[in-house]
Amino acid sequence: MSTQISFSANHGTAAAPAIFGHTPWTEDTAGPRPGRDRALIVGPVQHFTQDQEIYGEGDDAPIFFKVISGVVRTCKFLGNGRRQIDAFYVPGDVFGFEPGAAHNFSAEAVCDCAVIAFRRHGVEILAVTDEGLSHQMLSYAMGSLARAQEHALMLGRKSAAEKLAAFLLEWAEHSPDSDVVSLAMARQDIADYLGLTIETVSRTLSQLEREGIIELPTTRRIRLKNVTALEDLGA
Amino acid sequence: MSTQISFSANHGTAAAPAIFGHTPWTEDTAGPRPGRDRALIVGPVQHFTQDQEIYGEGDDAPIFFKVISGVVRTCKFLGNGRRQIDAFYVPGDVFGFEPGAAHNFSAEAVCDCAVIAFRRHGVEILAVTDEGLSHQMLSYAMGSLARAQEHALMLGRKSAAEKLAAFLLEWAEHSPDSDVVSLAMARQDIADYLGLTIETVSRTLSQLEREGIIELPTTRRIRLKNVTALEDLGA
DNA sequence: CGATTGCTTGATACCTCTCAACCCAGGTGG
DNA sequence: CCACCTGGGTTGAGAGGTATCAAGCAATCG
Repeated sequence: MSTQISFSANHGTAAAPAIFGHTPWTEDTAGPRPGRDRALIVGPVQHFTQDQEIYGEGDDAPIFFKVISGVVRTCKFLGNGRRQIDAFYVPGDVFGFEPGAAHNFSAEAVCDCAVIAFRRHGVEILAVTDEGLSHQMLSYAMGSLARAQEHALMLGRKSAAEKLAAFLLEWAEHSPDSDVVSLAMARQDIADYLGLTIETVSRTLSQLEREGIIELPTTRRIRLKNVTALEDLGA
Repeated sequence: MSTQISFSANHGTAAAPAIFGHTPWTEDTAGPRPGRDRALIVGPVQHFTQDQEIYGEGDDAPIFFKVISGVVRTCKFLGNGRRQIDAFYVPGDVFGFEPGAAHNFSAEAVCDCAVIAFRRHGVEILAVTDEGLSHQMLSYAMGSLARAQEHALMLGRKSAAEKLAAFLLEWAEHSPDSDVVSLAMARQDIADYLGLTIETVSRTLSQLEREGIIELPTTRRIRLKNVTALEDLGA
């Protein structure tokens, strides 16, 4: 066996709680998991309704979360009402694990969702002696970094059509049915994630439909009719 | 002493090499440092001339770097010649420490610079038993993440003037003389970092000068005459 | 000097934003 | 059941900001 250490997630060890892995924690058990990670959980599963705030930018609650069900967004606000969504989180994803005492972003429920909270302090303490856990934390941070960098590239150098193509392909991967994307979020969320306005999102989707690349049976369901064309745009 | 663990950089321990810290490693010694980090160094200090490639996107050299002198940029290229600069690195900064076998970005010398290389594998091995080093890696990753997120926010939701104000304030912090910024990079680098064209960068700087907010004695030196106005824009 | 390179400036085109109207589905209440 | 309201989404017209294309300028270098 090689001693090479990779940063890939989900590697785990017998001793390490899979806190950062994309494990299918369920609503009522938040497990079953090996004993230790249960001990790090702050309280019971928490439920949030659509658009409810989970924590605010600047809150210094020393806590982070894992999504059990639903979708969560993290975002920042600038003056005059501008909002930038940093990321969406789906079940199994960890969010709110940040440096410093306070949260850099606020987190809100995109749709009704359930999350479980962990005490950051407890995890950090445990990581000192648990090499697997400390490795999970690093994997998580490096993965988040790569995602944020890709996001920045998109925001800086892509057109509206290219942004939407990339966005649809990203969510197609999360979809069980690979060519029909079910969106959990409203148009405004898409716009604030892609650095566009809601009108431009709408117009661009309509244009892609006119071009035969996608189909919009309902506003929240999008059929990808020509994935190749999307990939040409989104790349 | 509290057992609280912070993610702040530069905390160090006696045993941990300060590889990720912003320590003033010098040109000829790349030290003096405690013994261990010397052992992790791949070779002698390497020199690169302006615009020379240090590594390319996709290269799988299992190596990362620390800047000794000069400035380095990491960037990605899209089709039809578009380029997005992810970050600039100044002396003391670490770059090229990424997940996966291959580099996600290419790295190039902004100006003549000197860097020192570390074997990623060696550092990872050492981090397994060295808690301080493993902590440094996490601090580094979390700090990079926060920077990338801030960058994305700027690219998505700021105007040209706001981007340039934020950019100037960022570099003012690196400047010894706090109100005169000496830029190591050309206009094209600024443009590709801010998601603009070189013409827009030039026009916007001229406009800020006409408004009395800055002064441009030479193209690479910028006097900040009204920091408050810049902060109002850049925030 | 002339050539080169990086930067600035100008004119115009294009993309996205802004503001406004309209549409549509769902919910409510008479 | 239907009129009405509401909220999200779409579409249109016009404005504005940035890109594009092109020319001019200044510093550097042979």
